[in-house]
Amino acid sequence: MRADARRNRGRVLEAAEAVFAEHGVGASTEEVARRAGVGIGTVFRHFPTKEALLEAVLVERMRRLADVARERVGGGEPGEAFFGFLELVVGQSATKNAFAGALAGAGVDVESAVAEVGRELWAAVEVLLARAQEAGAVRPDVGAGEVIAVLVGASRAVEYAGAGSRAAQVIFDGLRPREATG
Amino acid sequence: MRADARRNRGRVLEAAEAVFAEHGVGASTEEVARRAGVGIGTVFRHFPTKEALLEAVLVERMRRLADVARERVGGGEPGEAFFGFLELVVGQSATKNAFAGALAGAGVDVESAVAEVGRELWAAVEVLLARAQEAGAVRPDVGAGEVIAVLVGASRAVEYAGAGSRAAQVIFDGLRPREATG
DNA sequence: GAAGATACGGAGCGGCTACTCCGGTTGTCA
DNA sequence: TGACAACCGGAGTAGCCGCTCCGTATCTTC
Repeated sequence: MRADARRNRGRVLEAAEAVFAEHGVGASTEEVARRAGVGIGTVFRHFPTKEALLEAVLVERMRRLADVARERVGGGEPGEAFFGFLELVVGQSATKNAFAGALAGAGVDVESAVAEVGRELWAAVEVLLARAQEAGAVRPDVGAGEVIAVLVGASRAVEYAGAGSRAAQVIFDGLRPREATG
Repeated sequence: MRADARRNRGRVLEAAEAVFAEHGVGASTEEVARRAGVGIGTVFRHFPTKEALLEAVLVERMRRLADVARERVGGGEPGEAFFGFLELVVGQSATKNAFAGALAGAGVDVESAVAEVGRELWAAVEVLLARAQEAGAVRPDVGAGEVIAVLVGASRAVEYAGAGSRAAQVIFDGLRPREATG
């Protein structure tokens, strides 16, 4: 792969993330190309279809989230690491997290493309969760799947209510054991 | 307004709700017309633009939710009435509740059209909430705005995780006071 | 620095979709 | 039942968007 090709691929991905977050999934590929400073042909060479581009953006975001989760496993108090991760994901950009929902709403089948990185993210969350549960900071009757679903929901709630809302805090409180408080 | 006109308007609204829930907001107006059993011209006479149709569907759904909330104020134990309403909304059809999100994702400005019915729903939730809080079934430090945001988030979580998921239950637990359990 | 491979740009094509327009039909009222 | 207005149907239009194609430019290798 030539150097300029790799550079352009990155630029397109970055531009696509921004454009789709800003104007929705319906934004045209041409606008992505403009923002990236490349021609349309270049976009379609790297991502043979618009759907492939959307999937790539999603995969990229999930990979970054998985990285963040893994980083947080190492240090600090388990409960703080866990809830800190949740807050970070939601606070970073709720709009971006709603991306997968917009894809599904547009009739894009995402499952297959996201399967691998999805397992990565799942595993990372599972570790964070197990440690937090052992420390008694999270109720013991939830699994990684439920945590991720809660995360998706909290992102949507914040997107709806605005960044200043306490909705995410309330939602995360549902993950805490009954007697404890954060 | 002639009788057939009113009938067709209703059919179109019904068909639109079904089609958009099924195939996403990107579904064509022609398919809505087909499902409603009318011509495209009829659709566009009642709703001068596709955006107007989408808004009308959303308003209709919110009005029904407000009705359900008001019905529940009357009878039963306050906490049960409140959480029953939440579960009913989420259980009824998470996909439909994600509708507003899909609209926003498509770049549709919804606020103005929904303002009035939104206040209706807000007021109804406020009453349900206040009674539940007085009865000690809901933590006292949340308002109607946060409840609605939580509801939106829970709908999204269920849509993501599937109807069988316990995610909504976990999320709703965040609304409960610390010492109590449902 | 020359030659081959690789990548870029963007005009153009086909298809789809929101929306219009008007001849025909149906409901309504005296 | 007749006459008028309201309404319907759906072919047609304009415009947008995903995607292709190929001449040109850029990178790499020897």
